[in-house]
Amino acid sequence: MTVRVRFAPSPTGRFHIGGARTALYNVLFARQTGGRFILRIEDTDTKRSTPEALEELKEALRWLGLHWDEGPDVGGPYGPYRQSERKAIYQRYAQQLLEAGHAYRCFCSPERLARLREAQQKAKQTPRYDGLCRSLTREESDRRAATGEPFVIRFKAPKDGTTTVHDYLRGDITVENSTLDDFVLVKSDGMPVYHLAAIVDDHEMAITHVFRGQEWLSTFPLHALIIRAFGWQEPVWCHLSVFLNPTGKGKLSKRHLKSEQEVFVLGLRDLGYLPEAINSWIALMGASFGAEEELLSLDEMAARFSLDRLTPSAARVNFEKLDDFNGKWIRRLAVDDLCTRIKPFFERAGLKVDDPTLRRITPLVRERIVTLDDAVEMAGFFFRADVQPQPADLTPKGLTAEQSTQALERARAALEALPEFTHAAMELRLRELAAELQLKTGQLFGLLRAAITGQTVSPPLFECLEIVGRETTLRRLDQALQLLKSPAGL
RNA sequence: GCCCCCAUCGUCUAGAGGACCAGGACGUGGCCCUUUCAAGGCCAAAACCGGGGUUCGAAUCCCCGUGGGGGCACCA
Repeated sequence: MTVRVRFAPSPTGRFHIGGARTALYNVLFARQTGGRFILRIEDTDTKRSTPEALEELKEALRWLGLHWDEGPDVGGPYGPYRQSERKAIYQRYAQQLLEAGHAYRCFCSPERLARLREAQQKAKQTPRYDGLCRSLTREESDRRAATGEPFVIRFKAPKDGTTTVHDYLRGDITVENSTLDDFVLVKSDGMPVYHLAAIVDDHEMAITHVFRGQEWLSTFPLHALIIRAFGWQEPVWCHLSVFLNPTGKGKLSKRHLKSEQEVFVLGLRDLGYLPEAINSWIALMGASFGAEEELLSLDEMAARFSLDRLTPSAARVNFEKLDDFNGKWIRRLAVDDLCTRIKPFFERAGLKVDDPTLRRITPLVRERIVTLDDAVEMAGFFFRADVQPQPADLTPKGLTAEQSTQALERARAALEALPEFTHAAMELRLRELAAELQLKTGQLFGLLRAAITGQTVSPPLFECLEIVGRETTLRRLDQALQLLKSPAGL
């Protein structure tokens, strides 16, 4: 039997890393087993589902390289893959449950239900449907439905005994049936609720393994009961642990983060993170791959993925590790590849990028950036006409303004006179100059760095100068000297 | 409040009764390298939640406690 797995998100908000990890594990398992990965859109909540969310979801999945074999846009033999287009299918199955006595119509108004819930909470009881309509006769139920009275369809959960379900990661889980509720299966607008839709679709789409979040653990027995009521075979269930906030307090939410973009896949992309880094990072929170190396490609992870290496406990997200992974992935990138990835960040910052220069600076920044975005701060000066050094950086500690001026003037002359404007030649000459001026190399070079890059931190100075070119270098030195002469005026 | 799940360094994890005075990674500290910042190399500190069992032997199995998490909608 070929493996068929599915990722079934609800397009109700921005796509976050928790969802990405669930999708990733599905993909890895499918790839490893030669199975199929299905994307199914759970948009039965017409109030909350939005087209924008769906687009973001698909874009994020594609960006991560998590391509689906069946689903929206690509189709497949079990479509449609959007639940909103499958209403008739669910109604047919709901009818089947109704006729078999596994479900019943409930005519209780939302108001009555709200009052009921309130009273139960006040009495410190678990809010649950009290079963009023459960005892309605078939005739009365049919009659009231025929008059057009609105109703929902509820599952008739067993009252006595226990129900045992099996989760691959946790083993058997047994609950007292007395704690079960008569869940709504079909809403009064005829739309199914997750509990019905997901179970029907997993069956209809021949899903063999379900990887889903542990938030479904509490309704897991109900899902198994529905499957059993139909007499279907159960898939293998893996309830994945949740992501917790870095503080460990509660489920991951944007509120506890430096930037709320950090929870969203596309947010991370815009922050300058690589899909490779995100994949290898989220994969490791909730599973292990038994490899010496932690930075694994999708293919490597697929080869090593195992249900037995999934962890059932919740994981706090660790953004420091993401940074580490991202830096390491960046350093693995070929120069050309990195160029194309960095370029948009320069452009987004309003800089005009010329490709030959970009090609030359990329190896320099590659060693020292954590996110792609860092390249702008590190190397933006290459693409600006002029720079604005801080006056304080031109008169560093231990040097008077006169000394700084003298040093820059001598350096300028030396650079102008250099036969070859190469970094090797510059370094040789300027080291001599530092000795002549009785300055530490750090002092002289720091001064030049400030004057020419406008920064105190930059890629190696002489490589920078070589790329900036003699003309611009001399001009910026002149501007720095100007600044030294009249710091107040500027 | 009720139900369910989970529990190894600060964090993610390895560990499936003896191979563990518990291994790796991130982070932290130190050293080296060094024109800045990084990168890189080396080193260090750092954990089996508590209590009972079972067993010759438990991080590993069982029970209780504690802690953490998830859920309790005509949302998914």
